[in-house]
Amino acid sequence: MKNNDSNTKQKIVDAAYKVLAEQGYDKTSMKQIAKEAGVAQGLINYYFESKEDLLFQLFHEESCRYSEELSKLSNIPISDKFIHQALQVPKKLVMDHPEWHRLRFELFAIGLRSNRGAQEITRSSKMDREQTINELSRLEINEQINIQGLARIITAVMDGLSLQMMVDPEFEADSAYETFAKMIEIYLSKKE
Amino acid sequence: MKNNDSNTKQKIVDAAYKVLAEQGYDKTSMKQIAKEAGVAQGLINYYFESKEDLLFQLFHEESCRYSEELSKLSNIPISDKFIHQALQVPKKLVMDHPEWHRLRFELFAIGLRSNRGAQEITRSSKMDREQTINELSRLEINEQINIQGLARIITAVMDGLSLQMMVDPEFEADSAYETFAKMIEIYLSKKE
DNA sequence: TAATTTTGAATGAACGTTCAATCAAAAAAC
DNA sequence: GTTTTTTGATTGAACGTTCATTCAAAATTA
Repeated sequence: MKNNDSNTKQKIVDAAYKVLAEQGYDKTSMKQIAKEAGVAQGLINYYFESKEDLLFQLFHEESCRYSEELSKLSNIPISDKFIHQALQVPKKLVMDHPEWHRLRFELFAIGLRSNRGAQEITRSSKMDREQTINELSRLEINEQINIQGLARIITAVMDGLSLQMMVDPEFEADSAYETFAKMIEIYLSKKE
Repeated sequence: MKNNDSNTKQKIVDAAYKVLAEQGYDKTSMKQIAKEAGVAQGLINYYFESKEDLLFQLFHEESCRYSEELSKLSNIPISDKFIHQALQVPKKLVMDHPEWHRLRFELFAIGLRSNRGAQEITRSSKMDREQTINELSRLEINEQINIQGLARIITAVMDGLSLQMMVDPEFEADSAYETFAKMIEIYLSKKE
């Protein structure tokens, strides 16, 4: 039989990522993706049910890779600089891969209108939040602190700040991240 | 130059808002908008250069309206419940008008690929942030506090949380907002 | 009448998807 | 070992549809 563990499917996903990141979902045609992948147009529909299906599989894969990056947080030792250092990781991810975040927001927009999309997004968000909770529980935290709530806020800040960074090229990310680090530190150290 | 303050243009914008909020940008056709507005298809291109142009004008108008809603914050008296009460306003806006936020995120995705879009978004974000700074400066704040940075974080949280709310219907917004209110309070009351 | 607004059919490009045909390689038959 | 059959990956043209935009003409307004 022909080489069926060829990386054809992966080639298509990679090409799709490249083109989609550049142009966005609706300005990207299957034809373009096929060309980028060096493959016949029809082949994409052999491996993927539809254009949307391709997008969601792509997102799934990329969000897992993203989560793996986040898991490097576990290597940071606990110290009084921990929060500060930990926030550098997602910040660096946005700085280094703005195209991934742009694509992520695009999927949000699309996903909000489709069950499959919403599912994929919810899964990915939950993964990120659990990662955050994991890291937080390495710290000694006052029982009164709502860890779930705090994790939600941290996730929200990461999303919201990356939005601002993408939109405004002059955005001073450092000062914002610094402020937030201080907010978390003070919040966690509060004794009552 | 005749009766150019007829409400025809507004009718189109309103219809566009309704259809776009329901279906999203690329699944919405000019034909649908025209039908919803009760107007011939070609008339839209008489008033608007293009579909994108219509979207951006719509966004401009809606974001101004949104900002006006936010300005109601000024009516809240300063008290020890202020932060808590103030956060209720944007929270209520998301709860009451999820479709506006969905459209907002869609415009983010589109705007990130277009100059005009990025401009419109930056303008709107700046307006929101200035509103926040305005409210914050009504409080007596330690000079060491970075108000600009704090405003960025608040904006980010509002965006990030509304994203989570839209994606996950079971999201417990109250507890997240409550946690954040406490974080701000503690941060502001910190004496050093 | 002249200018402006409105109509909706026409246009042509672009799209996602389908599918019969091709082909190389694996399996089976001899 | 050689031939035949089967498999499924791959091709690219073709299909039917949809779309934003255009435009000549009609209606309205001044």
